[in-house]
Amino acid sequence: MTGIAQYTGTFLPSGLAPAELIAILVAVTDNQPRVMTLRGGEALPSGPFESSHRSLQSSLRAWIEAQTGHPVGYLEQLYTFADRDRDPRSGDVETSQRISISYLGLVREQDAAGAGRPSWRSWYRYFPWEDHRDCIPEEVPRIADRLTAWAGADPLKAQRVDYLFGLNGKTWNEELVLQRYELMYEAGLVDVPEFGLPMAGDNRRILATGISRLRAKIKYSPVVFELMPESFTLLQLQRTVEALSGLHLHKPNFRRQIDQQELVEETGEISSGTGGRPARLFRYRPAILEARMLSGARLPLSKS
Amino acid sequence: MTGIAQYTGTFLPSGLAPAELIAILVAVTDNQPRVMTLRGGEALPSGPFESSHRSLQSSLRAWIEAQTGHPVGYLEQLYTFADRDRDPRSGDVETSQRISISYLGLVREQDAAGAGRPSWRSWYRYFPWEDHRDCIPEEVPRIADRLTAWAGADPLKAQRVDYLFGLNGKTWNEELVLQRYELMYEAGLVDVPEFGLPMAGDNRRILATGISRLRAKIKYSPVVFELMPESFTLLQLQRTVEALSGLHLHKPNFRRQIDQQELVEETGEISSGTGGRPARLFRYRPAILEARMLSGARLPLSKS
DNA sequence: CCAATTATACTCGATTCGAGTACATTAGGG
DNA sequence: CCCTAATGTACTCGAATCGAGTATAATTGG
Repeated sequence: MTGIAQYTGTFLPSGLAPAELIAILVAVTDNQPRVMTLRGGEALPSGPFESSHRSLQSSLRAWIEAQTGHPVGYLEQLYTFADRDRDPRSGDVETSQRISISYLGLVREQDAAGAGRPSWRSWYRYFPWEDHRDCIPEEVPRIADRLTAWAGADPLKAQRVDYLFGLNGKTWNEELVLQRYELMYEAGLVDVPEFGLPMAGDNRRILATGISRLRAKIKYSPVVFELMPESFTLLQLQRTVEALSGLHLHKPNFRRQIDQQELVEETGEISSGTGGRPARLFRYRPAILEARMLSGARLPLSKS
Repeated sequence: MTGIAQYTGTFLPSGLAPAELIAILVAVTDNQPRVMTLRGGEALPSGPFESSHRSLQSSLRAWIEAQTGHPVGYLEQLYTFADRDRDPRSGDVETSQRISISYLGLVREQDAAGAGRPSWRSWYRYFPWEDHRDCIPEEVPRIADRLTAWAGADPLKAQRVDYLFGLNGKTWNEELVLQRYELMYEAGLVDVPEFGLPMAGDNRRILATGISRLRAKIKYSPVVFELMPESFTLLQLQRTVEALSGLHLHKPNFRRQIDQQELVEETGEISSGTGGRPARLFRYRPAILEARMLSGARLPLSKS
């Protein structure tokens, strides 16, 4: 090692790039994890980066709240892309590199989610193989077959297919949304119509990144409560976590974990039963937020 | 919610920003976690983002390898900053927003780390309160005192101090490097000379981000091996993990966890003992990489 | 009154994990 | 040669966690 890196105090013209923000806005309604989309469900909301704000975070927060009318409870930076060939379908002659900074935002359940709100779509329409709440979706074996054929005699590829899709004794890992999508991309399966809706450019890949991150996050951080109404029953909370993780949870274990972590407290009220015994209502304990945000809030999962 | 966000197909001039890459390059030598610095240890290596490469990742990788002469085993994007007032000390008249994309890179132990390599510095020189391997550093109680005074009668602040610095029965959490630094920043303690070396601009904060991320990562991912030589003893491996986490590890438990995860295999050779019984040499099992990268590789920690 | 549905409490066993103890093997000094 | 220091290696134990199953309580609707 002879050369020592020099700090370049000035910036070359090549250091100038158009910057764009992309938001993955998530809400859960009717036990479905929904994401805000534009252009007929083919694009994630995005816009140019305005330098009038103090930081990226506040810039995006203001923009989202202006557009949706809802406050964003939780906002987290995901990833910054700058690939030249990001949007192969785009008709733009412009081929210069664009910097795209993606964010994950959580907003509370939309009140009165009527039929006239087509912009929020269940993310399982884009990734139908990811919903394992009731059963293993029919897409999984069909994708697995085509992936196995694609892997051929390559043992490493075959092992990767097994691991990512829970084949041959491997267990399904719900966090690997992005890795599964990328494997399918390599095998040329992402544009097969029966394997989920398309999106413009790499928006579907960015969405997969967001789902992966959120599924990982809810296991050690109480971000779920950013998606819940003020008061809720424990089953509602469980259904929300199930919607996000795409897994079925063991009810007694879920309750045990929730109350031994002291994340919630009773409101004293009781839900108007939709059938069956009425449930107690709980609210999130904001006092404990700081501490729990820093430590971990594990969630109990279970198979099928 | 009346307004629906519009996708802006074009980019305003405000969407143009200078882009810069910042690298946190980490190596472990002499049981010290070291970071590559420039300008007398006051800056992290950085440079303008060149659009001649295919992606950010490959752009930065090429740049690092050209500068250091060492291949980068592991490279991960950390965070993208775009705050206007990033470098308050800078004499630049230029106040326009700059986008800084930070990366964490791991390089193998430098061979023959003589005295003539001043650019690699132990990160504990910047964060002396973070090294809990032998004992709790003397800085911790002194910082704690000043933070408690700063918190005053505010119970939330006091609780935060306790939690972050392991006071009043709370246990030290080694991952919260960034949160501790930010708390000290709020309390105006980061520029106290006895509390660590300074860095230009927010470089020290970025370094804290990288340490936090790496300390979290080694718990569930086998990235440590990117810092190890080809063959190593189990104690060497343990010392490296200890250097990074700043914690003392329980030897029997460490070995148990390592071999029951089947991350390593014996080379058959035996180390030339530096004293004491000679140890068997191991190498990382690259075949298992894919699988372990995806699942988790927990590490056993211990207190005091 | 009964069935269906939901809520809530409890038990059991496997696994993990922190912590401690014991023993083995080498180098080096008296 | 023996003793000590330093390192390597193998066990054990108990607490905590966690997946899974079972049982019981309360309510609605026929």
